[in-house]
Amino acid sequence: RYLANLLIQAYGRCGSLQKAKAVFHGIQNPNLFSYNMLLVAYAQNGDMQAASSLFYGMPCWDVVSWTAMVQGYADQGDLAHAKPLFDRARQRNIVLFTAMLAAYAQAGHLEEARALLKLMPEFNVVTWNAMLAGYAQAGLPEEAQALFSNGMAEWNLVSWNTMIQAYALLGQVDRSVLVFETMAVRDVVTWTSMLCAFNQSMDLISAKQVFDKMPERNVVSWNALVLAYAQSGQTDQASWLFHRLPSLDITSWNTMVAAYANVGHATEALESFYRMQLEGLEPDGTTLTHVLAACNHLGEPEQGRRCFALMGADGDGYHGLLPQKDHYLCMVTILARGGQLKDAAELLNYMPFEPQ
RNA sequence: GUCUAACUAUUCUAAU
Repeated sequence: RYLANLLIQAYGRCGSLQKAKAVFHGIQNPNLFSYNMLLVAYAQNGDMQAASSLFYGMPCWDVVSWTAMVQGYADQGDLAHAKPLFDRARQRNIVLFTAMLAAYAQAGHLEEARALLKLMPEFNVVTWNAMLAGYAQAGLPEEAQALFSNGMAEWNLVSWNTMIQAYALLGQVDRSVLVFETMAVRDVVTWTSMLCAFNQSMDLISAKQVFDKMPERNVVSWNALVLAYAQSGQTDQASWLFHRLPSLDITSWNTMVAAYANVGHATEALESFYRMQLEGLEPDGTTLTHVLAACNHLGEPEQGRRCFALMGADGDGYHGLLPQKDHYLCMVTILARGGQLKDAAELLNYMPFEPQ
């Protein structure tokens, strides 16, 4: 059972939910660890349907189970489910509190995050980092600065890396550089954050310099450099680099599809889209957003229809993708610009979102 | 019973 539990975790980490489930069902007497492992696997892969039905079928819950659920919903941006679950948990420890705090912070609900922080019986560096990241992503470097300098009692690499991002997001790259140079220890996230800080300010030269100096690179750093070329309009360079990446993930492909789409190279964008599937990668919602943008440039509504139809409206579509608001709106635009006004209007009516 | 949970980097995505 001990080994089986670990196997569930391993399958969960690489997204093989079917296999994780099979291992779980092969255990004669699953214990709470087994349940939690599978629950975490579902939650972290965004399958909250499965997570929820497992959760309610479990013999008992502990604080880990609650945390998994709260975090799973939070990752989907579903605070409406996360918060009530958090409220219902009897046992709350710092991890559960921090998960809820991070959920608020990531969603930009800083008031709620601050209020929760006040309720917390204890804090640690992860708690403060979660708050710090909230300020950073909301574009509030002053608040982040205040918390970083006066509000926390403990700092780690994550805190410092977050500050680089906080300044970068408001275009204060000089300050990011200052933070970077102050740091005694840096990891690959530090370096990549600095690269992206220069991307923010459209400084390709500095971005490339950072990349060349990095002591260690991973697929994220490579992707960031591809983006650097793409957003400075050097699509050919981006493509050249893309073909030399040591490893490609879905973001690499999405970045490249977007690179083509953004400069109106619709055919190349669609080609990349097909090639990524030939390579065995599953497109996600972001891929389809870029693909539809490319179709919009193409000015051929039929192509747009085909791509849009890949995402089944009833959830049974391609790779289980469901069209989101941006997909609908883009498709409406494609139809409208193609003169198919009736269908555009119909889609507007049909889509499960409020039109704006 | 040594196995499970929280924080930081890359996609910016319709019309304009």
